[in-house]
Parts: sequence; C-alpha cells; structure tokens
Amino acid sequence: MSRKSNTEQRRAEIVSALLAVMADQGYEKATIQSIAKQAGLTPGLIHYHFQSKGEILIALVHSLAQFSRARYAYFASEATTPRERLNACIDARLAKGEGANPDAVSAWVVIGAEAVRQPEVRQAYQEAISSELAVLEEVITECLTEDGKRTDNASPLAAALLAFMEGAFQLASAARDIMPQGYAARMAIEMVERYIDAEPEKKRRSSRK
Amino acid sequence: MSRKSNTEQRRAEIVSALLAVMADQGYEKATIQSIAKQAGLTPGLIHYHFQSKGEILIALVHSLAQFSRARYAYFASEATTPRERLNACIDARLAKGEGANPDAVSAWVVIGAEAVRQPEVRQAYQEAISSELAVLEEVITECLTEDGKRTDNASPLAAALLAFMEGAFQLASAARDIMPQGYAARMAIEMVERYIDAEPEKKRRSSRK
Amino acid sequence: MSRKSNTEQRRAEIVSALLAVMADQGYEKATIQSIAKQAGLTPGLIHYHFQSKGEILIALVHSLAQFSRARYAYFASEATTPRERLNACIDARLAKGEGANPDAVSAWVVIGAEAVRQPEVRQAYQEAISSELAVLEEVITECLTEDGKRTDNASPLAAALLAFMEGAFQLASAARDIMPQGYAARMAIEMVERYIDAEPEKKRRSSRK
Amino acid sequence: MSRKSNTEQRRAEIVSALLAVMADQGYEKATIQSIAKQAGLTPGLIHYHFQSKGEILIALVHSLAQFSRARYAYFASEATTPRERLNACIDARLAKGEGANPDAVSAWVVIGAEAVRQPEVRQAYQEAISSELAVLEEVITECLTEDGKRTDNASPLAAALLAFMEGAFQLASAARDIMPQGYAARMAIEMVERYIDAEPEKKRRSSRK
DNA sequence: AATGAATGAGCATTCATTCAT
DNA sequence: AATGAATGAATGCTCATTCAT
Repeated sequence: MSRKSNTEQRRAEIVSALLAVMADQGYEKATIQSIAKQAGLTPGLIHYHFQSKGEILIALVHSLAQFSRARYAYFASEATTPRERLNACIDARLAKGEGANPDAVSAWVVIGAEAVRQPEVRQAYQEAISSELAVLEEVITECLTEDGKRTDNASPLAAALLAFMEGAFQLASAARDIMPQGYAARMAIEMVERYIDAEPEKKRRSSRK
Repeated sequence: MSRKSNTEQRRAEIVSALLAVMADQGYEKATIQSIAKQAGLTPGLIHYHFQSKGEILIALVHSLAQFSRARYAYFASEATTPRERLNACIDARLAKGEGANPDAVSAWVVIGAEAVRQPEVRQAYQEAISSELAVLEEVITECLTEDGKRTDNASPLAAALLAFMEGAFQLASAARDIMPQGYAARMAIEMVERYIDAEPEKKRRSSRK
Repeated sequence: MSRKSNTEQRRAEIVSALLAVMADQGYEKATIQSIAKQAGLTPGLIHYHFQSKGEILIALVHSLAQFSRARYAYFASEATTPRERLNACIDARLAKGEGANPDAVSAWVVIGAEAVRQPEVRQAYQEAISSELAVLEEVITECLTEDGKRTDNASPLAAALLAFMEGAFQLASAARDIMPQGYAARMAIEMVERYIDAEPEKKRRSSRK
Repeated sequence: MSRKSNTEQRRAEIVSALLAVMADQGYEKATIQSIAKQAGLTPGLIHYHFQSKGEILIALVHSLAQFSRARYAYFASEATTPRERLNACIDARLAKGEGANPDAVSAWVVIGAEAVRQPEVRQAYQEAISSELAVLEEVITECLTEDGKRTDNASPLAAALLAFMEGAFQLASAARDIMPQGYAARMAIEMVERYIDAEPEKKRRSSRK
C-alpha cells in the first residue's frame, strides 16, 4: 500500500512534451525549460526523471517506433489477405493527409537528422528502421508469394517502399504546400502493386515436361 | 586605390565549410567557430561576409540546389531519349553509393529538418524542391508521351519519385548499414518504368474512321 | 516542497548593482559581467532574474523615480505651508551637495541620455518626468494661490524648475569642479520665489461694489 | 601647386557624421561603420584621419562649443544694451523650439553623459561649460551693473541659467512631448529678469548726504 | 588618400545540469 | 517527488583597430 511511483507516467508526459516542442522547434531549440513548460512541470523535475536531454530523445525514438507498430497492428487487425496487410502497412503511415499526426511526423524527420550525427540516436533510429523493414519485407514477400512471383526483390522493394515513406514524411513536414494533394498513399500502393505485377513468375521446382 | 573584393570566393569557402561541418555535426553544432576553423578563417571574418549564421545556411541551400541542377545537366548531356533523361535524373542523385557526395547528402537531410522549423530555410528548400519536381515531371511526361500513355499521373509520379529520393538520402545518411546494397537507383528506375508501363493508353482524339 | 522565491530581493540587488556600475561606467560599459561582480552574483543568474539588460535598466528608472517620490515625501512630512513644501521639493533633489546620492544623480544623467535613443527607456523616463512635473506644478500652484497670484504660469514655471534641476544634476555629475559651490538649491528657491513675487495679482471675480 | 590636403574637410565631415549618428544612436552604438556610412566614406579612412573613435568625440565637443559661441556672436551682433545681449545669450541656445538644431542638442546631451565617465571628454566638456559660464556671467554682470545692482550673485546666477539651459536640452531631447510648448526661452528670460529686479541695490561707495 | 578584408577581444544571452530546500 | 535558484561553459555576433594593396 505504499504510494505508487508516478515515474512511468511522468516519463511519458515528458517524452510527449518533447515530441510537441521538437515538432516545431527542432531538437536543439527544444530546451529543458520549454519541455518542462509544455509538460506543465519544472526543469528540475525533468532531470529527476531523465539523466540527460539525450535520454529523453532516445525514449522518444522508441516511443514513436512503438506507436508505429501499434498503428499498423490496428490497421492490420481486420486484414485477412496479404494485399490488405500491404494496404494496412501503407495506410498506417501515409493515409489521412500523409500521416495522421503531423507533430509525430515532423518529430520523426528531426530525429532522422539527429541520427546523422548522434550515434546513440542513430542506433535507436536504426532499430526502428530495421523493424519497419522487417514488417514490410514480410508483407511484400507474402504478396509476391501469393501471386506466384519470385521473392528475390522483396528486400529491395521493402527498402524502396520505406525510403518512399520516409521521404513523404520529410516533404509533408517541410514542403506540404507544393506537393500534389494526397499523392503519397495512392502512389505507394500503386507503385508497389505494379512492381509486383511486373515481377517474373517463380521458377517451378519441378520443371518436368 | 581600391582593393579587389574577394567576397564571392570567401563566401563560397564559408558555404563549403558549413557543408562539411554540418554533415557530421548538424546545424546547431556547426558553430561559427567550427565553420571558421574548417575554412581556415577567423570567426570575425565569417560575419564580415555573412550577416548571420542563418544566411550561410540559406546560401548553402541555394548552392546545393544549384549543384544538383548542374549534376543533372552533366548526366543528361549525352542523353538523347526520354528514358535516358529519366535515367540521368535518377543517376544524378542516387547512383554510386546513393549519391556521389555523402557530405552533401547528409547536409541535405539536415537542411530538410531545419526547413521544418525555420521559415526562411523552408522557403529556400521549397524552391529547390519545386525546381526538382518540375524537372522530374517534365521528364516523366516525356516518357509517358513517348509510350503513348496518358499523362494525368505525371505530377504525382514525379512527387513520388522525389519522395523516394529524399527518403533514400535520409536512409543513406542515418541507416546506410542496414539498407540493402545499391537498392536505390535500381529500384527507382524499375518502379517508375513499371508504373509507366502499366499506365493506360492515351485516349485517341479520333480513333476510328 | 517548493522553495521560497527570492526573486524580488535578487532583482533589487541587481538593480542596485546596475546603479553603482552605471554611475561611473555609463550604460554600455556596465556589462552583465560587471553588474554581476558588483552584486556578487554570476552572469547567468542575472539573466535568470531579468530577461535582458534593458529590462534591468527599466527597473532602475522606476526604482529611481520611486526613490525620488519617497525622498520628497520624507522631506515634506514636516512641511505645513506651501512654501515649506516648495522648499521640500527642491531640497529633496538638490540639497546637500546637489543631491544626496551622487551615484543616483550620475545614473539619472546617463538614463537621460539613453532615453534619447531607447524608446522603452524614454517611456519610463517620461513617466518619471511627468510625475515630477505634476508634483511641482501642484506645489507651485499652491504657492501662487496662497499669495493671491494668478496661476497661469504654474505649468511653465514647474517645467522651468524641473529643467533647472535636471541641468543641475548634469553639471553636478560632469562639471562639479567648475560650478559655484552650493548654487543649486539656493538659486532654485530664490528664482522661483522672485518669479512668484513678481507675478500679477489674481483677477478678482467681483472687484467693486 | 601641390595637391591640397583635404584632411581638414574630411575631419569636419567625419565629426559631422558622428553628430548625426550619435543624435539617434548614442555614442556606443555610433560605430565606425555607421559613421563612415553616414559620411559616405569607408571605415578604414576614418582611422586615417582620426587615431581613435574617442578622438572624433573630442573633436565634436570642441566643434559644438565653437558652434555655440558662433551662434551667440551672431545673435549678439546687433545687440547694443546688456539686456539685448542677455536675450541673445538665451535665444542663441533656446529659441526656436528649444534649440535650432535638434541633432546638436541630442548629441550634446549624449556628450554630457559620456563626460560623466570619460576623463578626456569631461575635460573638453568642462572647457565648453567654463566658456559658457564666463559669457553668461559677463553678460549678467553687465545687466546688474546697468541696473545699479550688487553683482555678488552674478556667478551663481550664471550657473543657474546654464543649469536651466542644459536641463532644457535634456528634456527637449528625451521628453519633448510632455513639456509645455515654448516654455524654455520665455521662462529663462523672465526668471533672470525677475531675479535681477529683486536684487538689492549696489552699496554706494560715497554714501554722503 | 583610400579601400575593404582581416583580426581578436568582448558582449549579451542561452541552456543543460546541479543542488539546497 | 518536486521546486526553482544557481552555475559555467558555450554561442552568435559586434566592433575598434590594423594593414596589405
């Protein structure tokens, strides 16, 4: 019956505050002060729950990766065919105005840039990317297999689809106004489908005549 | 009498130094000190040639955009068919290890993140993106026309190709190790070609008679 | 739990330190470093309690204006006649070596010069001047009324007396050595008195009958 | 027939430029750059003609003192009586909107504040003040003598008049809007005249009867 | 005489982090 | 758990002055 620690909730609040602040200020300009203000906390308390600012950022990367997986799971929950799961993959990330949560998208773009220079961020970022790649490759492989196609290109195709989505996030955050409306989800689906359609048939094991 | 101005050269040196420093430190960590050191100049001199750090960044955005156009022009100089020009477009950006100049690619990723929050950077970034989009759309339209296809989707296809390339830059900078080798240029070409191949024929104005 | 705020005291200390430093260094040379040193604080702490150096200056203007009012109130506390109050007005500002606190006088002169170019300082300065003018005009009007004189010139006379005092501050700060000893308070009193004495009688409402 | 040195003219131009810039920027903000720009010269040339920025300021003090004397001489040129000369003294400084040249007045106020802390400026300032005092004392003595008054108070009266004028400059520069219109010249004259009128008669050397 | 690039010291300000309460 | 004052290093930027041309 001891008083419950509220550490987990506080940490979540702080991570969420970083997301919000970072989305329109970037990482360096997201000061502990501004994060604290956003979270309705005091600067000292931030460092009570996190050792450093960098640690909050790492937590945010994991949080966003987790969120992305959850969102896919939700979208895929009613999918029964490989194609439906592929659609779920893409819609989970790109549907509804190129990403349902603009703040999360912008923050992800900022994280991508931080990953360029901060090894620890890069590692967390790469874990997230790996996870996404694995999901995409699996779904794409299923689609290819279902159509009786070769699966040699599943991996590069997954990579290409992921690159497309990352780029769409970037452009949605920094150049939304000049991009065609709603191109992202539609083109992602169509490009992958047409790519798969044009793939050669899988070689039969028994080529007897 | 009057001394010859070396401002243009100095500015180019400084912009180049920012590119180098920013590629592995990000924008905020690219201090005037570090830029000066990289360029072999003194901090005071940086501000003699540029009013602010932000102004150097804007100059870098323009410089990279200019460089991209020049690189495409070079690649396209021997292209005679629409398909060759499309290849030139993609190779100019993605060939040879996902972009010939890793520093420029990383810097571009960082610029993309800065464009999220700095209006002036965003404007310069959008100008560059617009220019790229225009080139891609033109080349894609040529390809479609040559094949007798409808051109309705030229714009979203250009947008999709650009998103792909931006995302490939991002992943090349922050997750090179976990991406399939050489997927980018090859997949870009193939996806666009297969998309075009699957496009419906252009409606004939007068089909019978 | 929560710590007690010492902000008000710290702010007062900082303002007081600015007064001291500014009195012999001017405003621009009163660096945050020197203010901090004078106050026995660190530069960072200065900016914890004040947003900017300019904000300290504004606080100082208000502080000096407040001090002037308090000093007059103290001098006037024993005054019962209009003349005594007039004397209190003048002595509060000019008695004892042209102002009891040389630092405050010098700082006020420096503030006057800053008010020429800094709009925010000018506003605070003008508020202080307005307040002084109002007090002087009221006291002078009382003196005139008591003597049965016209009060038309109360306002310009108050302005003249204030100009005299401001000028006396200036000269006491920058040319004390070459000014006659103790001229200021004595001459201020005498000039105002002789001016009032020479004013025409108030017009009687109904003079005859 | 050697080429004439244009040093004197250049120096005058530079001093004049400092006056203009200082009038609305103060002394510290009047950078060599801004002075050069105002004068249509280059920064390097400023230091060819003056050893330091401080030297320009000293030259300006002398220039303004000289100007004041010249202006008085001009106003007094047609004065034949002591009273007319007194009027000339006052009008030369305060007539026409409290000083004919607002820039010069503001610059003088700024100089007064600099004199508080810079010994060299203080010396030049005190020379100018001494000179003014001497002129005023002489004219006032003449007026007193003409009226057969004692001249004991000529010195403090001159000091008081000077203080008034300095204060009027200060208030004209920083608080013009809240001061009564045209009070300065009129009140200066009236106060001095009434003061003189109320002075006691000079003691007769031969008091015989 | 004149130019304008170059220097270097100094400034206000920011901010992650620490710590007494 | 929580507060908010305090620190100190770092940053962008300014500017008088110097100097090669």
